[in-house]
Amino acid sequence: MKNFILEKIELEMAVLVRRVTSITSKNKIGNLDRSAYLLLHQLSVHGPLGVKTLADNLQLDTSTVSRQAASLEKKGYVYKVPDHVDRRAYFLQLTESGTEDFNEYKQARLDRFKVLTDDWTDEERQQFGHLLKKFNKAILEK
Amino acid sequence: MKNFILEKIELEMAVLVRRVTSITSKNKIGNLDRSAYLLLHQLSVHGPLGVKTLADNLQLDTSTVSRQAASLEKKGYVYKVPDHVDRRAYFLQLTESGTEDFNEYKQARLDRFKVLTDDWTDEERQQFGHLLKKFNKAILEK
DNA sequence: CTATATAATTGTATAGTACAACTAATTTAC
DNA sequence: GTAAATTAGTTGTACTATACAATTATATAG
Repeated sequence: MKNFILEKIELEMAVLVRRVTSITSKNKIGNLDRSAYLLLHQLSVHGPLGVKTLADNLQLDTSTVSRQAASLEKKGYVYKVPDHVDRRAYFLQLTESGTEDFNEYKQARLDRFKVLTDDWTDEERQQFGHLLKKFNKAILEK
Repeated sequence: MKNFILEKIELEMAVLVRRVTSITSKNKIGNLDRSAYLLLHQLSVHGPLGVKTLADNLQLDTSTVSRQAASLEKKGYVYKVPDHVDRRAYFLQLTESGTEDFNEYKQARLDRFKVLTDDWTDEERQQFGHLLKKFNKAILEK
């Protein structure tokens, strides 16, 4: 393998994270930011989950998720459903307004990505999605 | 264009940023973190630059770069060279130890990326680098 | 039953960032 | 050639996202 390929990936990855965080720090639709978005995404995909599970899935400390959850609850985006099996725990359940704003935010992001890749071929977009996913999986597993 | 491709990119991008920030927050080689790395990278590629130029290139506020520069100076990684043409300004110049630690950090990152993509084809790695670069360019321009 | 483990919260600390106010120097307009 | 506007950099302040440690309440294992 040629080293310059790795160097390119390495550099562009650093730049990407820098740019994306720069965008998303300004880019608040409604009351949502990127971390809140990811948390709501989990709920929207997997249904109600507890803090522990969310923390595992998102690779975050439970304390971080606990605070995010509290903040989302305060905004009326989720509410806590007691877990009758384990009374220490509860499930975070998306509210209607949570679902709404999540979808709005998601759409805004999609629009943004559409613009960013509007001169790409379908093949390129597909490849990009595929490789990002593959890379993410690698990070998780290695 | 199919929307699900965009959805995939959109989601994986959010996950990527989440995971990469999670890694790099723990991942300190020497005294360097990701933002410091990017700043040093600029200097290493373009030679001595001022705070303003760095801020523009990195899409950061000058105050942020000013602090990063101060912190790097304190660590002995850069020093200030007065700009005799504009006496408000100066250039940040990499020191030897700055160059050394930069290279060490870079190598550690490269090793990490090597592991993460060790089961990829060369074609995939190349494509990934290419698309990341293309995407970064789009963010900057659109 | 007691000891240990676990889910969640809260206290504290840090990094990374932006914006606003400020200083010193430069450039522009008359 | 000076006054006004602009610019480079710094510093004060604030906020978000995060982790780790200590704590509380509950659950599970011996």
